[in-house]
Amino acid sequence: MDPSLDIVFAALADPTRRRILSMLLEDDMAVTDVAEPFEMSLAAISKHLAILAGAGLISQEKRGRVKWCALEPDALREASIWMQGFGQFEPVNLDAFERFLRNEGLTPEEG
Amino acid sequence: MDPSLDIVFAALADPTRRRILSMLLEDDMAVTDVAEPFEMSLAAISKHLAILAGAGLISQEKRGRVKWCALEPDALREASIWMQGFGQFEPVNLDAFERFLRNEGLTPEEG
DNA sequence: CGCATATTCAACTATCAGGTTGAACATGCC
DNA sequence: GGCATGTTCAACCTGATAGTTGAATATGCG
Repeated sequence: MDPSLDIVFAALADPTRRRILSMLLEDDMAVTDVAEPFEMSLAAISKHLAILAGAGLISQEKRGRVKWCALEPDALREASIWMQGFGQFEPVNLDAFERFLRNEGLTPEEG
Repeated sequence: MDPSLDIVFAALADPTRRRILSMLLEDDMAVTDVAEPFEMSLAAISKHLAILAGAGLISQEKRGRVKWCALEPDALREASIWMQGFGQFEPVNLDAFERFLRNEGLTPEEG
């Protein structure tokens, strides 16, 4: 078994980390800003970010004092392909998804 | 029947369990037969199967002495769709996205 | 320089996950 | 009934995970 799938799925198994990914889906963020909405220490968030980076799910780039975190969605591809291998379900219902985007007021153009 | 993504991803994070799922993709199997190719105890495999069942990824039905295990791809489908939300779309509120998936997952046939 | 900000390190604790073994339970067969 | 088969239970060990706190390391700025 591909050990990288272990790491990616384990990274995705934590709700804090999935919430961080959802935040980064909207925009790149500094570590301190990622931590702000969570009720846990900055060090804990720093560890979560390291785990996400270790799984390749985010990248981290230090500019000055600030470490910027950015989503790396390609890392999900291998895991997604593994799941598609089960092939017994249909792909995303894109019509429903676009309706969802419109209802949420979160179309891609709005950033 | 709506196990959280935490549980599904955690179940997928273990290589033994992913290998079991691959085996079940071929055919339904009894617990003893699932355990046969692994170099670990039957009790350990039994625990792995319980975790997979708890995640909704397999079903288990006892017929006589034998407990048959069958793949249940719907839980995989939900997680797969969650992941596709990263690669193919730009900014999305994933908290809302998860609510969307929950509704979609319950009514997959509706356009 | 001296101080504030941004992030990580180190040490520690508590809980969880994955494995073992031997006993127990449930069922099928002669 | 008695025994073999199929599966789980219970207790236990070990290592990993997620969190804490306080100190340490960089960097930016007046």
